[in-house]
Amino acid sequence: MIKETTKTIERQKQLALFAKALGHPTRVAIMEFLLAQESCYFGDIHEVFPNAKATISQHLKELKNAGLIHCEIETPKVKYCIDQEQWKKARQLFNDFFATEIIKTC
Amino acid sequence: MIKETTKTIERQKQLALFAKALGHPTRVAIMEFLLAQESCYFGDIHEVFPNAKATISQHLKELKNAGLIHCEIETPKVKYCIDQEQWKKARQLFNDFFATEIIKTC
DNA sequence: ATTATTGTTCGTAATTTTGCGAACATAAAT
DNA sequence: ATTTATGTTCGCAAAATTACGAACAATAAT
Repeated sequence: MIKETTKTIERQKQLALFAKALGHPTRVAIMEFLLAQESCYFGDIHEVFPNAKATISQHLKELKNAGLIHCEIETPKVKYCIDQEQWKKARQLFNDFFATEIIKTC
Repeated sequence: MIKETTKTIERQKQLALFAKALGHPTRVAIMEFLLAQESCYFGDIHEVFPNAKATISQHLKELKNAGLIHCEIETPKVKYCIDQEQWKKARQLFNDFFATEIIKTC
């Protein structure tokens, strides 16, 4: 059993965590909606999707838990935003991951 | 409710499918192991991880179902490989996804 | 005080994921 | 025919995910 460095394992864990958060079509769509900056408010996000409020709220919570977004309360509304730092971190991880060129064809 | 094109929805679904497959640290590690080309055989993959054979086999199956890898039987061994075409497709999707620069800070 | 607006949280149900040991499948070697 | 080597599949249990309606929270408006 090869010994992998803690650093490698942590990186893989972080990558997997981001990936898992993006592992649902609705969450991908929410991210793209936020990136498009049409609006950041919950209500505006919600009305784009056919799901119940509770469902969208839960998806947002998971994206938030993964660190990809954060929110700000502007009572009675809630403004959701991409977390810039984590977004860049995610991009870096995925870029590095996919940077590998496959040389040998099995 | 904004009407998204079928194309957009299919792309988001595909991205989510790839992301979901990468949404587990072990599967990320398996992919990186295969990319490193140290070996492609099940046994060599298995011995890198602390998990049971059944567990590794299942993770491989999921990566295969997502299209990221495929395998070839060389009885009694099984050779696993990155699927080049799908790998490129995944890279393209993630690159495009993360290509977006965030302009406005919420 | 009551009502209206905006979202979250709770409780529930159905499904999926994760992990493993045991049993099985396949082909080669004896 | 048995045994050996290599993995897959089955069956199970625990945990997590997904989705939703209903109830709740917080503040603003009447």
